[in-house]
Amino acid sequence: MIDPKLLRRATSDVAANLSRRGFEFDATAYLALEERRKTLQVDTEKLQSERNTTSKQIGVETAKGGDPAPLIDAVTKYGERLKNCQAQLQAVQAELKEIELDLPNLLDDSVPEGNDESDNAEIRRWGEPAQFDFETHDHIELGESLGLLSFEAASKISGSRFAVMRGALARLHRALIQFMLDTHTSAHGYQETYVPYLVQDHALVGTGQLPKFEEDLFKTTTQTPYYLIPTAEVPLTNLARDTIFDASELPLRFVAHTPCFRSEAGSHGKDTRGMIRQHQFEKVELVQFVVASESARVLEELTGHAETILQLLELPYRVVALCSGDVGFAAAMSYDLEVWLPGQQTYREISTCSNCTDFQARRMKARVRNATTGKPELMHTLNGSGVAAGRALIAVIENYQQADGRIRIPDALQPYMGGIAFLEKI
RNA sequence: GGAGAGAUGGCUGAGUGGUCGAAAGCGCUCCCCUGCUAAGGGAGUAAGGGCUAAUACCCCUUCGAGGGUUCGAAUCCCUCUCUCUCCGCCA
Repeated sequence: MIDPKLLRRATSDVAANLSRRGFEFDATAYLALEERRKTLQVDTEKLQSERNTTSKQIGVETAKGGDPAPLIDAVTKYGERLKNCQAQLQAVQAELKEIELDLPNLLDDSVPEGNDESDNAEIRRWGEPAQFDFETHDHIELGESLGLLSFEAASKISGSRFAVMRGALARLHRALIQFMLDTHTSAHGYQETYVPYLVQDHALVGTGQLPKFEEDLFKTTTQTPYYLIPTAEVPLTNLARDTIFDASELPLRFVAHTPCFRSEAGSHGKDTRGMIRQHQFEKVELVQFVVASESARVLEELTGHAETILQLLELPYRVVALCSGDVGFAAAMSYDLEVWLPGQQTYREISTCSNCTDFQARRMKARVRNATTGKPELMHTLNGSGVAAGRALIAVIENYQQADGRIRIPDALQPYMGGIAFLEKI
């Protein structure tokens, strides 16, 4: 959520910022509503104040043994007016809240202008795409021909956008996750965390998936509905909900491996083949809670933590700054890590690292006590995939393929593979 | 699933209709005293919101959440949630 005070005071600036995303904010309508809110709130609070003082007088009068009847009459009279005012105020406030919850975060000034993916700005590259002296294949051909990967098997059970992995490939997938968790906990100072995969709506409102993006989520039909998490960012970031941290406790770093569930509504026809876009995938997620002044620096740091994984796996990648039209709802700025996929001869997203500034913190009341003033302030939250396990697996398969169709195990993963050096046909 | 107990400020814990946002203690901050330390004395110490140039006054809201009764609710009534104890079941 954007600071409502800022929204009132600098409405046109906010509208200008949001328009960079292609988001149209009706400032006039908002301000009209806001004007009504102000009048109603001032009136309501004035009436409440009068009621309170008169009620107190009634108490005093009664205690003295006097006759409180005239005072009771007086207070009863504006009881009706108060009720009326309160009801109107509540309605207007609800309307404002609804608007505010639908507004994306303000973009950082450094975010490059652009409409979509194609306008993202490349920041740096690491590694050289390998030159193969044989005809390369994509992960689907490689995995299926080894008998280790089957979309057909999955479709019998669950339909499209699911995969079944077997044997050493399933193990390699698990190895990737173990390796990532181990790296982030031991080298980067994150605390390993186990979190619920089913969450209630308020958690998703906190991180920004709701109310706007409900169609992207899977929801249970139980009496209290649960949503399947689309990313561990949701449970991890909500750890800060309704909390005031001591300044000395920050920064806090959490890492979790979870499955992620996405309905992929609206992406029909996109990446329909293979494991790139599934309803269910595994991801290792990084989340940090920091004081406001630190978040810009920490975004660089966190991005570096995700990069380390790709470097240790020796997978070529590039870092791009998302353009104004491509930055996610809750983020002020984001970097994407794009890994080289020989099968597609292109770089594909494998991680997004975002600085959400105080946007999520405001929604979930996540605060830090300022060490010098002693006052609670909103913290800044950051998150990034470190990295998506399914896509990392694709990258390993395609980048480590051999002329004979086998897959070499990256050095970094060998300790997790029980002495196997290659994925072979079964 | 059954039976019971509870939910109050950073913590412990009083408070069953009228200046209660809330006693007391602990903790914390500041000051005083004591040549250090210990002990002692005093003051302060919730969050959110509104108004505002203001992080100054003032005002509103909040005692698990949501409704209700009342001129007035931490206190009475209803619903829900969560926690704890015992029993049952169970990976």
